[in-house]
Amino acid sequence: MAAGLARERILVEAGELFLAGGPEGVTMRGLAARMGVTPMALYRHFDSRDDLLGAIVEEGHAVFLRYLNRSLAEATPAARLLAAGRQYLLFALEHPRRYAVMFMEHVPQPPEKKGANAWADAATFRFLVDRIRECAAAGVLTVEDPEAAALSVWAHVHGLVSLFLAGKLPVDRTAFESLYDESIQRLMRGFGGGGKGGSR
Amino acid sequence: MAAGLARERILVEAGELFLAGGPEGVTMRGLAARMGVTPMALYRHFDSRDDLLGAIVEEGHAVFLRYLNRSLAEATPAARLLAAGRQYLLFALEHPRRYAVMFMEHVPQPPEKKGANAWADAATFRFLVDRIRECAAAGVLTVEDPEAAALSVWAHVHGLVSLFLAGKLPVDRTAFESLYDESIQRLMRGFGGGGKGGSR
DNA sequence: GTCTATAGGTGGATAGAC
DNA sequence: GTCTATCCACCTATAGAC
Repeated sequence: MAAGLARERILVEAGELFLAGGPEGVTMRGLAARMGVTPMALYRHFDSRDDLLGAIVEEGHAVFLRYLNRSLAEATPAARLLAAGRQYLLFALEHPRRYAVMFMEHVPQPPEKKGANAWADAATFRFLVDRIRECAAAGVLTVEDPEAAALSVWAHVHGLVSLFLAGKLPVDRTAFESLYDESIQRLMRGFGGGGKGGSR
Repeated sequence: MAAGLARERILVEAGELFLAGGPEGVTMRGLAARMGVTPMALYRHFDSRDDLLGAIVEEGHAVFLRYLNRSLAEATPAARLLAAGRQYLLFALEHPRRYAVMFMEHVPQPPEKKGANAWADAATFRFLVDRIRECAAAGVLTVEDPEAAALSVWAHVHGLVSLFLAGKLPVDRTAFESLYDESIQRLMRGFGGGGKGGSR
């Protein structure tokens, strides 16, 4: 907290390494060389490599939430929910590494963080629940349990995105995008939401 | 191919290491120590560590298909589709490591394998398409494009399973199982399949 | 088919001087 | 806040004898 400046600079450079090579791509040696310092200098700002990696992931959550928040600009509850889905996809496609560490990797729940991080950062899950509640209140969707519904939606969206990011779907990005929209509409139909969808 | 016996033994032991520690858990040194030989001995049977790991994954596909095939014992198309979903879950829960390497990790398509492995082992995807086609033919589901529908179903199921395996869902196994069933039924409703489901 | 010896590489991290 | 000097653990793989 004292010397915030240097720490930020390290985080920026480390973020670029992470972008290019994922967690494995971030090594104290490589990072130090890139910044023109010795590896040990980094330990003044981060206790360990895991500490550094943790900071990068935290940043990821913040970025993600920023994407989701954009959807609030829409006028109606239904439009906001749909927009949230698009923002979700956009984040995943523009930050695949971040997405992978945030949602596709097993992290054995470090007992330090007060358990608040369950539901993969409750804030993002809450966001989705709120969107669905909004739609239910407006009568656009028929939902008895918003949390259960949100989980279905999240899983669906995550399933599509993660399979695509893992290279399991032999389609290109644009093909995937339309496929993503269609699949979501099909799911919405299950909630009584007529898939009259939006423009893209 | 010549000395199949020793190769199998290695594969068994390596499989156990893999089970316990994932891909990272399989090291030539560790494996050799476990088997009471020197690391170099292993190179008689596998060209490299990647070769060994590849063999383990191949085995995984075979095991997975065996699970899916069990669902064919059911009497009706609808029951077979539902059973396939349960077998999918069962495989994932009983072989989480295998599931992870097969579906949750990015493999940069080695151009050697003739491209036949796209769609994450076409065989398993085909299986799902067939189940859905069957249901459509029987009038249980209303599906225009079986492949697109299969993709939706796969993504949904994979999304749930992978989030659970990654520890992102703060529920225990039994809670997850019922949640899994419910979520699938909700999706099926989108296909016109009344979620009158099955027993568990 | 298995061994010894060994080369060569990656990485994280501590101690203590400047 | 950064350095040098190390240490350590871990790993894959080659060469050539038995």
